[in-house]
Amino acid sequence: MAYEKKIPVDLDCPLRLTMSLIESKWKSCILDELRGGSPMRPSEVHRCLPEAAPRVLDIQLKEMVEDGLVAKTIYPELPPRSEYVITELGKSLLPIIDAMLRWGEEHFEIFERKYGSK
Amino acid sequence: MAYEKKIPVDLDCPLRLTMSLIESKWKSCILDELRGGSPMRPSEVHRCLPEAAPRVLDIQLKEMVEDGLVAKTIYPELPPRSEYVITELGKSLLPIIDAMLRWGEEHFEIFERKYGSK
DNA sequence: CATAATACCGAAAAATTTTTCGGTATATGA
DNA sequence: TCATATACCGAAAAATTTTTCGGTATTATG
Repeated sequence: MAYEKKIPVDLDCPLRLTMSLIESKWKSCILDELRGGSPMRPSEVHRCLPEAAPRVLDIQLKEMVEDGLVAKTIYPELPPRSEYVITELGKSLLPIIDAMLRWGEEHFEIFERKYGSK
Repeated sequence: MAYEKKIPVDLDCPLRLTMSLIESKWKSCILDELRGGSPMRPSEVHRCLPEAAPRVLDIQLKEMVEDGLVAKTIYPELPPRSEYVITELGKSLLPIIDAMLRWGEEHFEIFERKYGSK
């Protein structure tokens, strides 16, 4: 059998449920990349998030498909081609992603000063 | 020297900055507990989140103090007493916590059906 | 006097996530 | 032919987080 997510979504409390869907390192960024609604090929996602190891993006995209946040289409072509699109469920998370993005922008300097290297 | 956070806050992108402040397992729940604004003693926090190992709550509270989301007061008494209060910066994250809480409530059934045991 | 409660910390174990590496297969372009 | 690009996967290593365990010290309670 294929790759298996170790810890499934957290059903103990609504807050942790939401967190568990997006808390891994790159999922929120992936949602942000897919926000526009146009499909992206995996290689595009990799290029947009070059700091992430490609393997993690694969795994996280797969989990997001399983969770229903993203839909995947595989085209039976060679060389292989596939595409990911954000689903309605995924889109419903975008206000949260937006709020986090804005919060980060608004409070960046505080943490720059505090933790910034230079 | 005391406990040191391994990975500090993520300054690479605003979205990851925000995430890095709240993504560890219990931080969002701690913020939710402190939302009211009244101070809580560590033992109270432990009692409110009994699923979390007390040690993690200590560590995460400490990090949240360092990050400025929570303020700590130590009373030089015996037996020891200390209190945590949410700061203005911490409060500014509450709309995000709220949004996640609401999203979790609204979409709970989907994931119950999908991943629920019974 | 023994026990529990208070707050906290270090060290180590366990669990989980992330990264790296190598491999599958086919097509295109130099 | 050789390198590159495509998409994907498994296994193992590395990094990180979470948990468990034991210990400090003092007061109050039975």
